[in-house]
Amino acid sequence: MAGDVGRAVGRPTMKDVASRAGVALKTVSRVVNGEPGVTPETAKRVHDAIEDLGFRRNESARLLRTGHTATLGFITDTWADPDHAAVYQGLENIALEHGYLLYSGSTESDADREERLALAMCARRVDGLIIIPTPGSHDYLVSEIEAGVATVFVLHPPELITADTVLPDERGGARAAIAHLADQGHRKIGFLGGPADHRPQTLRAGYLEAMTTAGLTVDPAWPTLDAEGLPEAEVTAVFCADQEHTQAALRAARARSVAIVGFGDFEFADLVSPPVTVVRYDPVLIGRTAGELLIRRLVGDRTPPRRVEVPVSLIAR
Amino acid sequence: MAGDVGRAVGRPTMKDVASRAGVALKTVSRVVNGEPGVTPETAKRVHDAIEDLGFRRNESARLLRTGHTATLGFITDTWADPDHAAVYQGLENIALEHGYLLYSGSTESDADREERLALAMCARRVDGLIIIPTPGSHDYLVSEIEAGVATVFVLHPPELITADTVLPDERGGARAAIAHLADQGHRKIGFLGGPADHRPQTLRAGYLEAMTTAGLTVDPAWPTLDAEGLPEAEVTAVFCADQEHTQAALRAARARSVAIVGFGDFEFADLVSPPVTVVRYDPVLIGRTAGELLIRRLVGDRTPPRRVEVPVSLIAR
DNA sequence: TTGTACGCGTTATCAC
DNA sequence: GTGATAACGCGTACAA
Repeated sequence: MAGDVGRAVGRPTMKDVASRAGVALKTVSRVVNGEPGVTPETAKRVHDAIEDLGFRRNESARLLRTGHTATLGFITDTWADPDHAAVYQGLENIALEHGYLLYSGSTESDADREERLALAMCARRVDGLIIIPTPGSHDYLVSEIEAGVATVFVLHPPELITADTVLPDERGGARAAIAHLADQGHRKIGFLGGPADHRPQTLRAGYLEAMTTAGLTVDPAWPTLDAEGLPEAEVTAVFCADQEHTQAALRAARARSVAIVGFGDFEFADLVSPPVTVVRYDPVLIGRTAGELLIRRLVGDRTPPRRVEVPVSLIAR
Repeated sequence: MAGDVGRAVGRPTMKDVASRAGVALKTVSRVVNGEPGVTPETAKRVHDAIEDLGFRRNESARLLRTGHTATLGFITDTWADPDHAAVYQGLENIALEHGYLLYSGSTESDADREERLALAMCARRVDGLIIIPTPGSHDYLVSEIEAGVATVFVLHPPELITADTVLPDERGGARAAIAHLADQGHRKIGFLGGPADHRPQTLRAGYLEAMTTAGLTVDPAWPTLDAEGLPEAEVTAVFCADQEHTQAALRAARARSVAIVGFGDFEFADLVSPPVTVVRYDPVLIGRTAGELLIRRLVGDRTPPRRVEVPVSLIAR
C-alpha cells in the first residue's frame, strides 16, 4: 500500500559524472546549472561524460536541497465534467510557463478521498494546491495553509474555512437565466440542483433572488426537482445547476416538454434537441486565473484571501 | 522559469520532534513507521510531540532515501475528449490503491511539449509513465525506458519504438461499424479521421479491410473527408475515428443527410438528432488495464512488451 | 578556475 | 529498547 517497490536500478549521479570526467562534484554541478567559472575544456569533458553516461539530474534531490518543489497539486471532484478538464487545462498552461509540474487527483465526490489526496500532496511538499471542492468541511487544510501551502478553490467555495476562490458569477448567471425564461412567458420556473441544503448555494440564492426580482413566486410545494421528480412537476421551465442536471432535464424533456437553461455550456448543446440555452462561463479562464492568483501568492503576495468572480454570458438557442 | 521560489517556511522535521520529545531521531523514525522496539511510553511522548508541532513526514525526503518515488506520470494529448478523462480515472483508481500518486500533463497535440513533459517527469524520477501519445516519434524515451522507467501507451501505439500498449480493438470496431452501415444499405461509406497518413492507422486499415470484406469499394477520388469536405462528398455514410470527427460530421449532417457511426461513445449520443450509433469501448477499463500492467512491470515483470486489446461493442441508435 | 565540507529530511547500519 | 553515524543526490559557502 505504499508504493510497491520496483527497482529503479542505479541511474548515474553527478558523482559518477564527476569521476568519469575526472573533476570534482561541484564542477559538474556548475556545468549542469550553467554557472560561470568553468574552462571550456573542462566543460566539454563534463558534457561528454554526461552524454556517455546518459546522466539526467535528479530534480527531486535538487528540490529537496533548495526547499521548494516547483510542484502544484490539482484536485477535482470529477473528471467527467468537461468544464473541470478545461479548468485544469487553463491552470496547467500557467503552471508550466512558470516551471511548475502538477500532481492531480480526483475524489469522485468522496470528501475523505479529497482529504487523503490533499494531505498526500502536502506530504510531498507541494508549493500550492488548487481544488475543485467536494461538499464537506475543508478545515483539515488549515494547518497546511498555515504551514505555507498556497491554496485556491475553484468553481465552488470551500466550507468552514476562508481561502482564495475563483468562480463564475453565479448570481449574475441566475439572473440572466431567469430573465430569459420569464421573457419567454414562463412563470413556473424550477431549479434543478440537488437537495436544497447542497452545494450550489450561491446559484440557488441567485435563482430565488432573480425570481423575486422578476415578480415570480417559487412554490415551496414543488417537489425536489431531480431527475426523477421532473416529469411530474408542474413547472414549465427549469434552470439547471450543472451539466449533470442539464443532462437529466434533457432526458426528462423527451417525455414532457420543458424549457431548459443550463449553467455551463457543453459541446453538444446546439446539436441536441431541443437546443439548450446556457449561461456560459469560461472554464479555461477560470483555471488560468486561479493559476495566476496562486503564483502571486507563491512569490510573496500576503494580502487577505480574495474571491474572484469571472463574468458569464447567456447563449440563447 | 524554474519554480519561482516562495519561502516554504520551516515546517517541523523529525529532528524537531526528536528534541521536543527528548529522544533520538531514529526513535521518531521508528514510531512514524510503526517499527517494533519502542516502549509505549516513549511512543506516546513522540506522538505528543508530533501532535504539538503539527509534524508531517516529508515524503520527498523519504523517497529520496528509499530510491523510488511512488509516483507515476500521466500524459494525454488533450483533456477535451471525455474518453481521455475516463482513461485517467481508471488509471488513478488503480494507482491510488497501490500507493502511487500521479503527475499529469497535457500536450495539446504538441510533440515537443510531450517530450518536455515526459522528460521533466523522468527528471523527477517517476517510477512509471502512462502516455496517450501525440503523433510524432517517441524515441526520446528509449534511454529512460532503459534506465528503468516502466512505460505504457494507451489508446494509440507509440511511434518508432516498441512498448506496452493498451488500446481498443480498432479492427473489430471498424468491422462492426461497416457491417452495420452496409446492412442498412449504404454502399458509399467514407472514413473521417484526418489526413490519410495520420494517426488512426489501425482503424483506417480496419475500415479498408471491412469495406473489402463487405464487398464494397473505396473510391480514391473521394475528397479528404474532413469537416469542410464532408458536405460535397458523395458518400451517404461516414465512420468517424473519434469524438472530434463525430462532432464535425454531426454538424455537417444538418446540411445534408448522412448516416454516422462514431468510434467512441459520448454522453449526448442518444440526445442528439439524429441519434448517433457508436462503436463503444470502455475507457475506464482501458485505464485500469494500463495501470495494472504498469504495476506488474513495477514489481518485476520483465517479459517482452505486450499489446493488449480491449473489446468493443456496437451500440445501434 | 576548481575543490572541500556541510546540509536538506529521511532511512539504514550497527553499535550500546 | 535506544541512539550515533552514514548515506540518498544534489546545492551552497568558503577555501585553495
